[in-house]
Order: sequence, then C-alpha cells, then structure tokens
Amino acid sequence: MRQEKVFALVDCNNFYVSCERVFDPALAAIPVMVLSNNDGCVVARSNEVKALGIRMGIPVFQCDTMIKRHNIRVFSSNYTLYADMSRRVMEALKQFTPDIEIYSIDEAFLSLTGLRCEEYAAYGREIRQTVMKWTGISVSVGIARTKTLTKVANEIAKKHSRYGGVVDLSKSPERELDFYLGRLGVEDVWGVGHQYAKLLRAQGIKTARDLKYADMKWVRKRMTVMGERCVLELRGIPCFGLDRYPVSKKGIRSSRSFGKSVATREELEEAVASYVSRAAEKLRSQNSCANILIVYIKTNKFRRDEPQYANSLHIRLKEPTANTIDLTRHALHGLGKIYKPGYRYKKAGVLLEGIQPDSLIQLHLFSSLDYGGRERGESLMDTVDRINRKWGRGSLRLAAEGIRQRWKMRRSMLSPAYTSKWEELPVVRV
DNA sequence: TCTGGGGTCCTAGGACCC
DNA sequence: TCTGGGGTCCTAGGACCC
Repeated sequence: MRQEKVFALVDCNNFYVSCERVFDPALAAIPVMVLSNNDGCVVARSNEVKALGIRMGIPVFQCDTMIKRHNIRVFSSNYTLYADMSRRVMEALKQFTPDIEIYSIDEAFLSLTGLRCEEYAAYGREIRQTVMKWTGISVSVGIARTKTLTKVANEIAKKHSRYGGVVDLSKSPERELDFYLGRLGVEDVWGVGHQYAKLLRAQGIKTARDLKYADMKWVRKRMTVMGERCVLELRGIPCFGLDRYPVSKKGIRSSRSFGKSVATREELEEAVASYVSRAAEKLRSQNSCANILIVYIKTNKFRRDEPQYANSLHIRLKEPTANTIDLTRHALHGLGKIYKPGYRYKKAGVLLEGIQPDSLIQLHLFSSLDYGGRERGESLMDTVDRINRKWGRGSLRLAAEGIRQRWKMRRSMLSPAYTSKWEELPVVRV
C-alpha cells in the first residue's frame, strides 16, 4: 500500500527580531523591528509592532512618528548573526529527520511520511521545544498533506496562540479545511502574489477556498501551470515534493543601493568591482564558472524631480571563469560603456549567468590564457578565499574596490556580532 | 534625507534550420 | 500570380518566493 505524503513546515517566528531578542533579553515584550539593507524598509516586526499596524516592507521613514510614539527599538539587518542562528536552527531540525528541505533562512519543510498519524502533532511540539531549548528561537509548525497546505496550517498556528504553535491539518475532513481556507485571503496563499491577487479578486475569487474551487481551465490560462499546481495543492493533491539537496545556483547576483547617491565614474567602478568580488566568491564556493556577466546601474526611481537613467550590459565571455580579476576587468569595461556623467546613481549590480561546474568547462581554442596561466589564476583565487575566510571578508581585495568606499550602505543601528566575533561576544555578569 | 537583496520558474515570440 | 510549416533554441519579461 502506498502511503499518503505528509509534510511539516517549520517556520521561525519573526525571525530577525527573535535573533536580536535571544542576545538582549531587555527586548522581550517591547516593540522591535529590523530594517532591510541600507536601513531602508521594515523587514521584520515583533508581534507588538504588527499589532500597531505597521506593514511589512514599508519604508522606515513612513513610520518615523510611530517609532517615536511607541518607543520601537529599531535595528539594522545583522545578516551575519541571522545566518549563524539559522544554521543552528537547521542543525536542531536535522536531529529529527534527514528528510528535510531548508527552504529559506527561517523555514524548513520536513517529511513526516512514515510516522503514525496520531504522532504528528506530538512530533511538532517536540520540534518546537527542542529548537527553543537549543537556540532560543520560537517556531511554528504546520502539518498537512501538501506544502501549500502546510503554509496554511502554519499561518493558523501563528495567528492563534491557543493552538500552542502547532497545527495539524493532515487528517482534517474537507469541511473543516474549507472552513479555514474560507477565512484566508487569496493573497495569503503560497504562490499568489500581488498581481495574481488583483486578477483573482476582480474575478470574485477572494478567499483561499474560492481559489480551491476555481475553474481549472481559467486558472491555467491566466496563471500558468504554477497557478494550476497551486489549486491542486489546495485540494490536497501534492505537486511539490521535498528538495532534499541544495542544487547549485543558476544565477548569482550582487547588488546594493548606495548609502548616498554616487555621481562619479570612479566611485561606481569601486562599487561594481566589489560586487564582482562577492559574486565571484559565491561562484567559487559552489565550484562553478560563469560565461555571462551583466552589469547595471540606475538612478533613484523614487526621485521624480531628478533626471532618470538606467542601463545594463550583457557580456558574453569567451570562456567561463570564476576569476575575480578577469570578471572585474570585463565588468569595468562594460560599466565604461553604459556610464553617463551628469546623473546621481542610487544602485549598481552585477549578475553572473551561464553557470557551469568548473570541472566541465570548455576552453576556447585561442584561449586568452594558456592552461598554465589559468591554473595560476585559480590557485591565486583559492589563496584569496582562504585568507578571507580566516580573517574576514574583504581582508584581501583588489585595489579597484577602493579604500574609503564612501558609497557603502548605511547600517547605523547594527547589533553586535554576538556569535561570530570574539570581541563582540555577549558578556554574562554573575 | 529617507523606498532591500537574491533567488526561481514559466511563457511568448523571434531566430534559425531543414 | 505568387510568399510553407514545424521543430528547437534562446532571450526578455513577468510572475512568484523569502
């Protein structure tokens, strides 16, 4: 007999805020928020902040008054801390099962297939307790027969504390499922974003339940095969399995908005060179090469009063490489072609595509480097990576990246690197 | 003054080939 | 008086996710 699939979604509650709270107990029970890069938007909110009606993703300057009035503690993104805490949470989850898909920095899907169904909820509670004990992070667990329904279960668990953080919909009768789906807005369904929500609402499809019973032909036509899968999943028919193994990236990008706008070509060059370094580092860390490099620059689209310009250049390399020096040369050459003086630039970035394993690369017949040259380049990069891993990113870098880097992003409210820098470890007073 | 960053997948349409 | 059809590959653009 073939067993029905069952999934659990483990999702950290207000993850970035929770990370800050682990190391600063004074933050418990007071309103806390964490901002995006460049201290631009609100990307994580404690429950107190959510209760104030501050929406996810809004620019922080739009809630300045609220911040002052309610004494909200505001933090810049401390990505080093969050990544390390994420690793700890995932390690805890791996103790439960090898059948795990790390879906994002704060979420993982687990397969419960094989467990007895009366054990699911207890298992969920055990996961919750273990993660809390090991890491100090609180998680919610949603259990269901499809990934999309685990998202629904998880939302219910988060919204209603009476469920104790664990909701199991895997054995719920259809009638009960429909009740929950009827209370969930269609925009809250996994796979329905802003645009589709508008389209669906215009069709009178307002809740997750409406979508579940929508006309499949219409959905397929207007929302592609992804929409179709979404509906099937709501009906309890699994379309997405567990992706246990991380696959290597098909595209790698590095881009940043500048802390303040940049007008000179020299500064743009520094920024682009440093983004290339970061992207190439990621490329090498998955043992790949790329043969397409895209470089782009743009002005601040929100500044209606300023002249706007944006451009990008697609560069196809003769042969794939992961060498920062080669990639930087191409990127700066490309930048020279699209740069126009007289604008205040807000953002620049690079994308690497055409990614392939470095064991399989096809060298160009008239390679710019003889094989020995290529090998020397590889071992140079290897050395750079090892030094930077040991002494911190950017310890060793190309002069092209600049020294002062005045364009760097703002992070004026950063918490300490509690878990990854000796000099910033928390101190316990006895 | 101040509006993030890094990914994925799907489709339509053009180029090209036979 | 007359201008094919079908397959494949690639790319740009648009949707989504966290």
